[in-house]
Amino acid sequence: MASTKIDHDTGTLGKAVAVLEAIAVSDTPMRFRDLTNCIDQPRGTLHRQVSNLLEEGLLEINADQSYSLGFRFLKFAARAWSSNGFREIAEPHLKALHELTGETIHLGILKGAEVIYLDKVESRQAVRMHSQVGNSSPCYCTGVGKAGLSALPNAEIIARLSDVNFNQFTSTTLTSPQAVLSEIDEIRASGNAYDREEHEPGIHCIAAPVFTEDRSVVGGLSVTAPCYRVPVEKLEAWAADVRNAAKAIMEELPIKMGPRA
Amino acid sequence: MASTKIDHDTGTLGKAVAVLEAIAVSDTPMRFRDLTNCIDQPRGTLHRQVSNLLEEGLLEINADQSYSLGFRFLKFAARAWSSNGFREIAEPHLKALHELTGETIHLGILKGAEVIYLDKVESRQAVRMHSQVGNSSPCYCTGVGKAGLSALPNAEIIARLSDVNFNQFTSTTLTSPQAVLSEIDEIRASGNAYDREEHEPGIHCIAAPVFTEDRSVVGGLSVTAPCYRVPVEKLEAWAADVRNAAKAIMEELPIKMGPRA
DNA sequence: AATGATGTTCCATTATTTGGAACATAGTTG
DNA sequence: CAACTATGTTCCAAATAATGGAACATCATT
Repeated sequence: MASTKIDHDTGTLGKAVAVLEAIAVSDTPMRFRDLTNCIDQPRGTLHRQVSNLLEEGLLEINADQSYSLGFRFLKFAARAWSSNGFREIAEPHLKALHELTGETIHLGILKGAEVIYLDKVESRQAVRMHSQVGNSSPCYCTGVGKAGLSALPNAEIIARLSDVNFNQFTSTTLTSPQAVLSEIDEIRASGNAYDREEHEPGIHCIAAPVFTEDRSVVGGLSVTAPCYRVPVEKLEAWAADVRNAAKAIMEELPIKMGPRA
Repeated sequence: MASTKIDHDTGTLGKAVAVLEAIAVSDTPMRFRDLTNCIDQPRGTLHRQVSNLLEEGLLEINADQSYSLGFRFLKFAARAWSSNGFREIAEPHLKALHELTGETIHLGILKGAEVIYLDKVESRQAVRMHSQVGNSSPCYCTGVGKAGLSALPNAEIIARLSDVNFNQFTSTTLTSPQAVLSEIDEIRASGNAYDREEHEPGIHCIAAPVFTEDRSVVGGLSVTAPCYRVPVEKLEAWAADVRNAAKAIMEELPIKMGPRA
């Protein structure tokens, strides 16, 4: 329910996107009334904005008068998804790693100090593109994030972490740029980053960095598992496999990752 | 390359979406220059629109100065995809039907007189979510479309077809509401609709309707195949399987399809 | 150094968005 | 059933944001 109230001065567009965001993020069906509560605009105004979004096919109204993201997004989704060269190249390697480990595999890239998840391979999941995909997490408390950072020069890491509000999610969360930096050396030496229950209690992971030669795309992949079922030793046993998967992906990457490489 | 120039009078929003659409649809990387060619707005104006989209995270600019859909878009797209209850319920059944037939399976819903494709299961396709997904076709010349129509009362069918511009894609394309209606009876009787090379020469399909009890969501699924490889007799042999898949999906559908059923 | 192509900024004019209030439509309760 | 309340929809003068043309900047090429 925590809404990020940043004032992009993108005028009309920003407000339209805020509506979409509110509907996308909500776990419960949003009717018009619910929107008026969380959007803070006069009813008349909001109504027209929603109408426009409906007309453009970006929103849809359901039988129960709740809104959901429109079919127009499906089209865009299909395009964005299938034309993301990075994701596409990585996919078979993610699947292979999943076969090997039986655990959840994540692929993510760094945007500033955030990790954006591009793909996920999960066990019992017939459906691809799970909720996590497209979402973001801070880089300082995730395996993929720290792995990605390790591919950047220290100065760049400091720059990216300087404006970050460190949130102590668990007792092991790193809470300062210095703490992150000191781990980065180990990651560079070993080629693997760990998330030791730093984001969610009971969940840990092992990751490895994936990046283009020119560092225009920097990210990583990870094997994530619940601690109760998978001990650290088992994660460590997968270290080389994770690195190899990352290496295999990088060998297929073009130097410059264009939009549809 | 054919762009649909419909003038939704959604003001600013419509123009922004037009830019997104141009970038999403293009098969080649779009730089700023390319946008000015296909958008028909003064450079200054277009530049600001793009800037706003960039700031909102809906667009991204690549190292080679080309644009692609931004991570914010991935988020929305992923939500729209995974929260589409209809698609989600249908997916395993589509896969099963694909296993059985070895041919391409489509899932689509009717919006007015258009079929919007929600999902597709294809053979050699490691990647799901192909280009076709999210696109639309006329209902009068597709199996899914005619199947969907058959679930509606005749009056509704006539209403939906009344404003349609019938386009004779092939020699077998139905080109009038009457022609469609007269086929509808057969479809209702048999439970299957055929596309007999009515949209594309050399391609035919067999479909069955899928719909909610209250007809708030009406669509269908189909097995599509090239004529040279799959004769009509083979399609007919799958008739019961297609109907059964449709039936199985409908049994899982809630009466009212909420946004995240 | 000059040229042309592409990308960016600026600002008076123009057109769109805004917000409040009035209207409409359920749904609820005394 | 009538009065009431919550919700959804429409309207229009006032406020605001988008427009477009031209000037400026940047870059590659000759």
